[in-house]
Amino acid sequence: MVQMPDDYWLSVGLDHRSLGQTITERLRDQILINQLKPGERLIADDLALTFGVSRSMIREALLLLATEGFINIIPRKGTFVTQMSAKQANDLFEVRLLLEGQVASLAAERRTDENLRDLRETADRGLAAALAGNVDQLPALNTRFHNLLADTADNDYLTETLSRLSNIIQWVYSRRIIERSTDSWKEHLRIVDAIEQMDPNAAKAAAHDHITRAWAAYQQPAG
Amino acid sequence: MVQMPDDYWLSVGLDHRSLGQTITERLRDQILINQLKPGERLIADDLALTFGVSRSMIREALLLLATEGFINIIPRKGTFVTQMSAKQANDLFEVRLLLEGQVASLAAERRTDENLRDLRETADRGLAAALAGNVDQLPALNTRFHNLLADTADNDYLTETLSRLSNIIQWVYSRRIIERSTDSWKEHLRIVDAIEQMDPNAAKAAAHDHITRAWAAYQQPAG
DNA sequence: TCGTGGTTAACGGTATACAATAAGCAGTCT
DNA sequence: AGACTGCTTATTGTATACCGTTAACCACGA
Repeated sequence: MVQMPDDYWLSVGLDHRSLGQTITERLRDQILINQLKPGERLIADDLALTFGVSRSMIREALLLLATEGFINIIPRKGTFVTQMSAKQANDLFEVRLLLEGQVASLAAERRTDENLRDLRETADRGLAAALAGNVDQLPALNTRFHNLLADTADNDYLTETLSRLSNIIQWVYSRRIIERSTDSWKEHLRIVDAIEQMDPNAAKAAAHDHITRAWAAYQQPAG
Repeated sequence: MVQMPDDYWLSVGLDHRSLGQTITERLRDQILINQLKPGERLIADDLALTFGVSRSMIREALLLLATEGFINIIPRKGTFVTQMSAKQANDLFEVRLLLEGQVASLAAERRTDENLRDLRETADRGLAAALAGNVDQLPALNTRFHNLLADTADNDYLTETLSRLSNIIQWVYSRRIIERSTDSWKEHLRIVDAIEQMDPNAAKAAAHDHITRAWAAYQQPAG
């Protein structure tokens, strides 16, 4: 426990990438694309083998994914991919509504002209891609849009909290995102409109509308 | 990757306690009571020695505490106790306002008579303890009150999200909690009143009022 | 059908080793 | 003195081997 000068650690860290981080992402991707299915048991030794890393790194990744809610670690029993109940999905929806509404509201209060320009540009490109059927570009644009929104709202904890949840949200909602992409991007643009006017309540309402529609689509029987 | 029967893991897990979990708590406590100070560097080997466990468990605990925001792990440089800036404290306040407001609001909508009884009893005991100067009982009562609120709100993700933040919140606000404990518990009781009436807006307003006052006290120059 | 007990696979945790690297230090040059 | 250079050391990141414990599986007998 060495005491360092106060601003010691503020010096910019070099961009090292931790292996555990990488494994976490790869594992999460496998869950997102449904290669690892809900309820499936994960065996650390096997994963270590298939990823070609040591069990320590797998344990690290599993720990992190558990904090994100993707898996359940039941001590002495095993590790399992989370199966979300209907109630949990609904809980998640409520929280998303709350957080994204607040992000939109704060963004409307605090946006700069540059924020606005970036947001509109991204939303425009999203809508164009949706209309052109370039579905492979949509996830990246969507992520970018939400990151821009978070930047604009300018609240570290809110951003952190939402981004922690957003992976899970993506997981739950993914199966119906594509088919309503055009509508979805039009809704994004309405959020941008409200942000342009710097009208927090309108921005929040637009965000709520967007999420509620996504939720309604999710709840429809799969087709 | 063995496939188990669908409801395999639903069978109730025995209550094993993981060591990593325990270490996490002990370490977090040390941060909470300011034994490990903001900016201080944490050295894995030393911690392993002082806690009498292996470095693996320390790494596990550090990882978890990093996701909770108590420490910063800078790869290849070291691990440091978080120093919160004024802006970050303010961000945290905004998020707390949002989440606790929603919890209070949902609790008002969904409470049962039993919920209400437990809440009121706990708040009454909190106020009594505050008036009697039994400050050592207050933290436990406070935790209990907020857990009851979360149960009443009945949203797993909201609860999870808030509880993840609540440790940090406690850390930031702790230095001024005691001196306003009587006022604080009176404010709790106003939340309970609104929940009794099943009035979500009043509950949210009462929660906002409570948090805003705590925030104002926090911001006063330390005395 | 129901225990009952042994076997085994996996987990929880420890100890240890080693390469990579950031930080500190000493000396060197200017 | 100050700036550069290279060596040394402490600490981290990662791998590996090992062992006690336990949950799940299996076989057997009542």
